[in-house]
Amino acid sequence: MDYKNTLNLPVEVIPMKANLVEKEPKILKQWDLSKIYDKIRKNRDGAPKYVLHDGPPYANGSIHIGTALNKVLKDIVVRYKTMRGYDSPYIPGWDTHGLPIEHKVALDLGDKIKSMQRMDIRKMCADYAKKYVDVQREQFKRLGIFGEWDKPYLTMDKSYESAIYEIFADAVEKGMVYRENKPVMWCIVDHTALAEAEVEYKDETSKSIYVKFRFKDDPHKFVIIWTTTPWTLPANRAVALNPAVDYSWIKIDGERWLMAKALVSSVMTKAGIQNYEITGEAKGSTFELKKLLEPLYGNAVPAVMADYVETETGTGAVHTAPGHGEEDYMTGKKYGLEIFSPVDDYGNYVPDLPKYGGLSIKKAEEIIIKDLKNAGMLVAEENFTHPYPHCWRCHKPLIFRATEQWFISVDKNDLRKKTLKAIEEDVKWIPSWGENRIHSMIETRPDWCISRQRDWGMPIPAFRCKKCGNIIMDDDVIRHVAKIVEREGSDAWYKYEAKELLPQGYRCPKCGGDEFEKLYDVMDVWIDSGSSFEAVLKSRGLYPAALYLEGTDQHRGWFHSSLLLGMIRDGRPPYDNVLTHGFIRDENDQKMSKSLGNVIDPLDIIKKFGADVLRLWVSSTEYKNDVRISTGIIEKQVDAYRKVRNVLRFIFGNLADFDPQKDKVGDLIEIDRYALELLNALVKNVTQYYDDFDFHKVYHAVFDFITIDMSAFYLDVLKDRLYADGKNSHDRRSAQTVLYEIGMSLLKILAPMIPFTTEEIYTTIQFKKFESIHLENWSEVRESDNFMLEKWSKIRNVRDVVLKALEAERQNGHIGHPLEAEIDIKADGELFKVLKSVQFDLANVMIVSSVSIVEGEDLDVKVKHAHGQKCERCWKYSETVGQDKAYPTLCSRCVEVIREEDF
RNA sequence: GGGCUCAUAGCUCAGAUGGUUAGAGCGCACGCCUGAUAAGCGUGAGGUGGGUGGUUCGAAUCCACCUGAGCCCA
Repeated sequence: MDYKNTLNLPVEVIPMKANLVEKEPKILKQWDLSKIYDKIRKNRDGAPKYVLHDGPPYANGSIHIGTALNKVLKDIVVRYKTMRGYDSPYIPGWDTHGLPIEHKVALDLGDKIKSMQRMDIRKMCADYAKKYVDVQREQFKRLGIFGEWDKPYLTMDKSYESAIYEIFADAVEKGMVYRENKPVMWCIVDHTALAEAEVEYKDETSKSIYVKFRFKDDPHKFVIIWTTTPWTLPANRAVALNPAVDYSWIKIDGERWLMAKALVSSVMTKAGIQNYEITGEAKGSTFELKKLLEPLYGNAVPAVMADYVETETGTGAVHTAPGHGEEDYMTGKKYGLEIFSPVDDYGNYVPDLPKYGGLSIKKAEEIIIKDLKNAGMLVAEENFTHPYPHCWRCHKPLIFRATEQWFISVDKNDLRKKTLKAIEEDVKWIPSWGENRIHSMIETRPDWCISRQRDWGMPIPAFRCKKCGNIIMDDDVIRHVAKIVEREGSDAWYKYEAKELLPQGYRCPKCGGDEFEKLYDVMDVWIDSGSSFEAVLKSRGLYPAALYLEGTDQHRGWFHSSLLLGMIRDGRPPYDNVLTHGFIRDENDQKMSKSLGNVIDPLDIIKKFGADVLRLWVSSTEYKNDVRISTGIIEKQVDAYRKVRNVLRFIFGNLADFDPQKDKVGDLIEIDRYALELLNALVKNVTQYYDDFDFHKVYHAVFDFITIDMSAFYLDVLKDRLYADGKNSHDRRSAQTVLYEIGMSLLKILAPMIPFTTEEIYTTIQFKKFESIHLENWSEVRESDNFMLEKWSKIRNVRDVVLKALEAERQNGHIGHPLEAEIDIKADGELFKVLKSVQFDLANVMIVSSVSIVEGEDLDVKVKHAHGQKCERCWKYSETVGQDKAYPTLCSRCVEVIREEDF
């Protein structure tokens, strides 16, 4: 007779094969139809808030694996906090202005762009941004990210743009915005400024020259300087020496020359001088502020100190033109030098420049070198090849040229000092070294250059008086413009005349003039995104944010700009906690790049394995450092996913007939109580891990629980009771009572990580409380019963010994299935007592047919083939098999179940 | 070149305050089961803890240097 159909075998509640690729979109559709996100929000209405403020990704191209990592981490946080009872809204946003979009549009347009109106270019940029907002939105939703996808924030929204102006007006009112010359990269062919992203570096051969600068107080002493841009000599304002480098005095004829000790012989060779004598030595620092005479005009310029001066090439003394180089500019600022840049948009010297006025810089260069030679000031001349910036559009070399730029002062009103204090005292940085990192950045950063000579961005709302040339940067005017922008968007700046943008009857405060023109710089996009606390959080009552969560590059980026603007606007950071994640590398720790061919596309993973697998990978990584990904690593997660799915499938498959309301029992079997203790400990640990954002610890704790405690131990032990005991028997219901708790808790713990699979399973549960796992509340944690945990830990140690003994017999061919065995355990006093106390269940715990325990000295396990006969129904060996005449092939337990038809 | 960071078995990760033969899971090998079955169970083999030097009775854990990798700058 076949007793299989008298057993309570697990029911297939979900299929073993996940098929996430097809299932996830269906779940998404269901969430959409049932408006699940709205329900979650409503559910937490009035609860304490936990605000994770989304940093806007750039609306350009598809998402990549880094964006996916970031969004999944955010989603895990928000889902967890929600389950913990917080009102935790997620408002995704996009950064929509800026160069990369404008760049792309420009590339598409080609030469046509030159004949286009600003408004039209901006329209194309906006369309481009919108397109990718839509693309990315769908991709993020596919990842399972819950949020207000229907009303995200865009930095080009009118309301957002007006918030930017509100903050900016504040900065202006507080006197923190100023205008000054600063060198930018400039293309003299396209006569436009370029940003770093528009620059391509390639080798360029320049003339490099060695020139004498006389010491003002001694006509016989000279510094020998070196430069690779002779044409910038008319703008010379200093000579830079390295304060730490040793310089040598060289005697040549009647003169004394100064140059870096390490470079003397190379310079002398280039100058073709054999007869010289080293007469002295001095540190660079001793020359600070010594006056020198530059050789073209005879102006006195100071010797200044700069760490970047090196002794690999040149002379260790560098011609410094603050209007024509980034480093020179920094040095110039430090020493209060004039930022002089006498070159026009087309690369010609301005007409009133003595000697070289009106000449192109190229032509002037030849003449300058000739002049130096004639004056006996040229020591040497050579060609010098080095990587040099070129225009991305016309591929011609760029020049550095100072133009008027807008800045926010970092030191005005003690902004820097206050910000550093806030970094130390008001924000928790996770990991803690983040504090150090942003601290040193704020400590050393120069003033914030906020203007860009572009079209796609927030116009800097500045006017020029046509009568006196006065530049108007006035907070009341900006607030007036902000109102217009709130209504019509920043296009208004391009659409209206200056007069229409200014308050009625506005007059130049300097000359009283009433004719103005607009200026056309736009703002650095970091102002845009940095203003999000104002534009997004305050308007929705979500300010300040509990958490900002971005990649570690944002210490220089969004964390940084938000912080400075927050300090200016409110005197406090817009966030309480800043959590950072690392970057993604391949399995060899190399960064991802097209050229290495190691790029992993999150969309490919989703297409092949499903979003939950990708999310499981995210959960498994120690993301506070850099993380690794490869096809192999993802495939490991597929295995892990299968294990998790199977265990849940088994648990719920055994609960198909269980109604917690009716079938729950109170007096649980001891091992069941122990299993509850294990669960309680798990929930306790996992809660702490989630609170600490240690998701990988959650992952490992859950995975270990599932594999070690459940699959290999508890569930295996339970099979006999679940399958063979009476369906409604106390013992079986005891097991189910516990399985129900475990199953529900596991679903909750895993829901933030694998929202699709947990939902799939949850919705199959007959007696669920809510329509979705994502409406559930976090499991309660009790005080641990450590005595119980320790006691069973001892029992499981014995079990390990038993398993080894069984394996030995299996190898010998004496047994196959462990139920073919019976065992004798010898244990010492304390352990003996422990085993004795669970003797009734010990054979089940060991999964053998019977166990005998004797007291003795050392722990010892003997394995014998089981006595009695194999019960045809439960496969255990028992002496009771054959005792019942009606059911001669069954053991007594099974006879009883069959008699009572409790199956 | 500067600031910050990382480096433990094939993979993902544990390893307070330095202290017995460095742990787990996965993967792998071998075996069992065939009533979780493209599942389940068991046993086992895997680590000169990136390298070198130092502090210490004792270091994966502290210090210095080096190598490799990453982010941000210059």
